[in-house]
Amino acid sequence: MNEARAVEILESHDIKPTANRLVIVKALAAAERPLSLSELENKILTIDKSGIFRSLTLFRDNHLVHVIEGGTEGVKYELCKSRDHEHDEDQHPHFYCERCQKTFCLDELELPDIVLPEGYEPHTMNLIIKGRCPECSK
Amino acid sequence: MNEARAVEILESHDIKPTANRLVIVKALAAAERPLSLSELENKILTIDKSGIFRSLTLFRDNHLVHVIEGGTEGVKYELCKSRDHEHDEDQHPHFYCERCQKTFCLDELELPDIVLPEGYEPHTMNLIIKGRCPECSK
DNA sequence: GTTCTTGCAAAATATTTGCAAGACG
DNA sequence: CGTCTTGCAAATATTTTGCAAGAAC
Repeated sequence: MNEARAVEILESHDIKPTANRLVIVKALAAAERPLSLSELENKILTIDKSGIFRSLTLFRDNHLVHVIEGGTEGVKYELCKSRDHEHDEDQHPHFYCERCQKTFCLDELELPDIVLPEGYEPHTMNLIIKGRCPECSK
Repeated sequence: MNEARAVEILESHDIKPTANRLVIVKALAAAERPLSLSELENKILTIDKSGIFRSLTLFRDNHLVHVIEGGTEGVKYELCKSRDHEHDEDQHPHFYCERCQKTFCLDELELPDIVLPEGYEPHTMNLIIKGRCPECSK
């Protein structure tokens, strides 16, 4: 991504194109895959991690980047219901409520059948839908 | 969940049913939704978090619990490609490689259309498939 | 000069390990 | 006794904030 395009992208999201922000946008664009904060830290040695963090937060708030994770709190654990003790068979979608921050099991729903491109070997699938749970959307 | 059932579950997964582990299994069963380590810490005041953590790790290794999250490293950021600056429209599934620990965008794939039960208000969706990427499955 | 941005340090969280004491067989 | 389990403390890692100096306007 060239300078002009980076400036254009930032401005179209109402973000002032400072030098640091341009570097971060270009790094994200160059990666062509999602990067974590620490991956960006390693790629961009000239900017402090707090600066990268603040830029990413700003980008997220202005819908320039989106975030890939499950819920907002870290890992959650759930009892397996399947009889198969070698594989997780009982996987189902989960719903994370952005208000009460609880995760719900959508047991009754099936995971979709995704056909992957050549070469990918799937093992498990996590599908998390975020929004408001029935209690919090009242 | 009663004691006998908890013992049975643990033993069927080749886990010795110690007092602590029984408490943890029962807590997970009672919750009926996935819990994070800190949620379990708050629920189970009698067991140290490191003990809960070690039990959960053991449970996971023996396929008694499964884990809900995205990738293993925390949050990842990706540039939005959509023109809509209010919403994320360009969401697509992601593939997390358990070997090289990179996350890939499956741009070409569509997110499935999930019909939620009454009351849920969806906002965003994250679909993460884990396994081996083309490079690592060679 | 006023506001915005940045770097550094450090606080706040979250995850994981070392180790010695105790339980179990 | 020898192995497994546990609690406590602490090492790591990660995310987030306070603050003062500097840049931008």
